[in-house]
Amino acid sequence: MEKKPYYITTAIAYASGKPHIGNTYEIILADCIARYKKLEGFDVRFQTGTDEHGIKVEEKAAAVGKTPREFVDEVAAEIKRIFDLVGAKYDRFIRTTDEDHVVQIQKIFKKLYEQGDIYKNEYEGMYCKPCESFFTASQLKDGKCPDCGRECSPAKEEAYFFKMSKYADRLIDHINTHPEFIQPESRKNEMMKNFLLPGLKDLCVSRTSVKWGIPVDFDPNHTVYVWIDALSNYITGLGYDADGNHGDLYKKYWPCDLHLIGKDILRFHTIYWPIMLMALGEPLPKQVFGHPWLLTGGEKMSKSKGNVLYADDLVDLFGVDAVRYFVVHEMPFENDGVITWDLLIERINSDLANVLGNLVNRTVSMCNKYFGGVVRNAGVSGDVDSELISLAKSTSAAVHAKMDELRVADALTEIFNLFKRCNKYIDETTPWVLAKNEADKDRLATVMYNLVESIAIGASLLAPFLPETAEKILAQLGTKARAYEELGEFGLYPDGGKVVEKPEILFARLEADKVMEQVEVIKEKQIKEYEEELRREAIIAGKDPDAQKSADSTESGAFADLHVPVKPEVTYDDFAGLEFRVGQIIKCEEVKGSRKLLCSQVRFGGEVKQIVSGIKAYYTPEQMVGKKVMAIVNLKPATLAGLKSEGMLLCAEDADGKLALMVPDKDVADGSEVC
RNA sequence: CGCGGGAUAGAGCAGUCUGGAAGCUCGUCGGGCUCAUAACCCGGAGGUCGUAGGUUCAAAUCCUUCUCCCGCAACCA
Repeated sequence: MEKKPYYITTAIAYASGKPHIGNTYEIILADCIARYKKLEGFDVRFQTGTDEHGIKVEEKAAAVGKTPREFVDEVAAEIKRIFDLVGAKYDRFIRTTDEDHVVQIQKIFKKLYEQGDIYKNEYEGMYCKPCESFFTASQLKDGKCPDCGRECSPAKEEAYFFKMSKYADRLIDHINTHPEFIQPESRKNEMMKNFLLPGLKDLCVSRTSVKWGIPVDFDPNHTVYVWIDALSNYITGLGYDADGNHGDLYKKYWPCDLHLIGKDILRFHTIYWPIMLMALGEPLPKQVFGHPWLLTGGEKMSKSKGNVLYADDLVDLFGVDAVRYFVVHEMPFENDGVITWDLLIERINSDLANVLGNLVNRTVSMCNKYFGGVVRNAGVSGDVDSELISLAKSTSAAVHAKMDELRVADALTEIFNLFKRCNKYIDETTPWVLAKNEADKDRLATVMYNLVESIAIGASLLAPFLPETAEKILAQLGTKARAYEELGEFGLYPDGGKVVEKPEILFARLEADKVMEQVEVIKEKQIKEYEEELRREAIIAGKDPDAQKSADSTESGAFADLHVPVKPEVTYDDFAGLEFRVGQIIKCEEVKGSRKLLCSQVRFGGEVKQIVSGIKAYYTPEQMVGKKVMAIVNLKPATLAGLKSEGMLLCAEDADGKLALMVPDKDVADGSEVC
C-alpha cells in the first residue's frame, strides 16, 4: 500500500544571528510531529531553513566586515548546527539564497506582474540619504534615522505592490468554511477582525533601497522584498515551477499539511501567503498552527542581562533529549510557556530521572538479580496485572488522539502516565517479596515480563519525542522499537529475551547548586559577547578605532565600553542650532485614548507651549505640574494622537527604556536658556 | 472606549466552547517500602477559580462592571 504523504514545515529562521531556545523550540516541535507521523506510517517530508535576505543582514554583515554572502553562509551554518544538535531530522534545509529558490522567485514575481496582480506604484516614507534607507514615521527616532541619527526627509520610492484586496473575499470565505485552517482557533478571530474585515491594504513587495536580495529580473533596480521571497520557500523547496513544470516532490507533497510557525507571523501565513497562492492558482496549505512562545520567567530574554537561553548551552548542560522533553512538555497549546533554570532542573529530575530513568534502572536490575537477565513470561498472572496491561495497550490510541489535535505536550504526558503506572505496579507486586519464596518464582517472572513489555511499548511511543532515550531503553531491554500497528498489542516481547547486565543511567539527577554555578559562567560569557557586539557596532557607526584600543587596554570593567558615542560628530554650529530652555509645567493631563502620552502646557517666560511626551508610564499628571524641566523649543511641531506638540521634554533613558525628566540643579526662572 | 489574550493551592498549568460535587504536575507535610538514581508507592494540608453585580434549582464555566498583566496595532518629537 502506498503511504500517504505528509508535508510539514517550520518558518525559516532569519539569518541575522544565532537562534535562541524560543526559535529552536519550533524546530523541535516540528521534528516531534514529523517523526510521529512517520511512525504512524505517513510518507513525511519536513522542511526548514533560513531567510537570508534583507537590510538587517546587510548591516550585520557590514558590522563584522564581511560580505552579506559570507555572513549568511556562517549564520546559516550555525543555525543548521543548532537544529542538528537538537536532533531535528529535516528533509531539506532551504536557504533563500539557494539557486533553485532564487530562480523561482524571479519567475513567480514576473508571473504575478504579468497577470496584473503586482503593479508598480510609489512607496512613501521617510528617507535617510546616507543610509539609503526608508523608514516609516513610527520607526524614526526623535524624527531622525534610527541607525545613524541624521535627518530624514519625506521621499518617494518606486515600488511594486501586490493587490491583496482582490482576493480578500475569497480568503475570508476560505477561512470561514475551513475552521481548522488557523490553529489555535482563537487566532482566527484576531486575523479576521484586525486585518481582513477592516480591509486589506496592498502589500509592498519590492524595494530599490535594499540591495541584498533577489533582483526583479525585468526591472533590475528592484529587489524582491521579504514576503514573496520568504514565504515561497514552502513551494520552491519542493520544486514548484511558475511555468507549471513542477518537480515530483511538489506534485506529491503540495498542499502542505502543516505550517508550524510562531504566533507573531500568523498574519503573514494566514493572509498574505494564501492570497499569493490563490494568485498563483495553487491550493492552500491545509493548516497553519501559530504556536505560543517560551518566555523566561517574567523577564524578556535580553542579551544585556545574560538571560537568553540558547539550545547549545542547554544541550551541553542537560543533553539533547532533556531539552527536547522540556520545551515540548512545558509548552501549552494556546498560552505562552515559561522556561527557567529552576523549572528545567525540576522537570528533568522528577520526570526524566525519577519516573523514567529510575524505572528502567530498577527493572533491569531486578531482571538481572532474580533471573540472570532473562525475561520469561511464565503465565502466572495476578489481579493487578490487568490494569497495567490495558493501560499499556491503550496508550498508543491516547497519544494518537492528542497528536491529532497537535497537543504534543499532552501526548507526552500520556506516555509518562504509562511509566508512572509501571512504578506503581512494582509497588503493588513487590517483586522483592516474591523473590524470597521459591514457590512465587513464576509469578515473579511474569511480573518482570509485564514490566519489560510495558516499558518497551512506552519506549517505542517515546521514540519520536526522545529518540536517543528511546533507543537506549530498548537496547537495555534487549529489544527493538515496535511498529505502529503493534503498539496496541501486549506480549510481543520475545519469551526468554535478555536485558543488559548492567543498567545504564539514562538521566542523572541534577543538583541545583552545581547547575547554577555553570549557569553563572554561561551568563557571564553572554554578557561579554554582548558588549563585544556593541563595541563593533560602535566602530561601524564611525568611532575612532584608536580610541577603541585604549578602551580595550584600560580594562575598566563592564561598562567602560558601553557609552561610546554612536552618533557621528557634530560641529558647534550644529549644536548651536538647537534651542533648549527651562520651562515650568503649569498644566498636564493624560491624552485620551493613548497609553503612553501626557500632554503638558509648559511656560517659557512669556510663552506657553504645548508639549506631548510619551512618559505616562513614569509620571502622573499631578507629578508633572509645577516641575521645572528642560526642553528643546525650536523643534518642528508635530501632531501626536491628534494633539499638536511644539517641543520635546528632555529625559534620561536607561537601557530598559525607563525615563527620568531632566531638571535644573538650582532654581532658575522659566524661559532660561540651556547652553 | 483601537484589536486580541490572560488572571484557578507556594510554583507551572488543565478545566471555560457543550453550567451539575474544584483537577494535574512540581514543591511541602505524614506514612509505607527497600528492587532502584535519597528513588518509588500511599495519604494529608493548602484555592471564597482577579473584583463587583446579574441569569439559574445549580456558575471557574453564561451575561455585565471594574482592576491588573501580556501581545499586536499605534501616537513613544
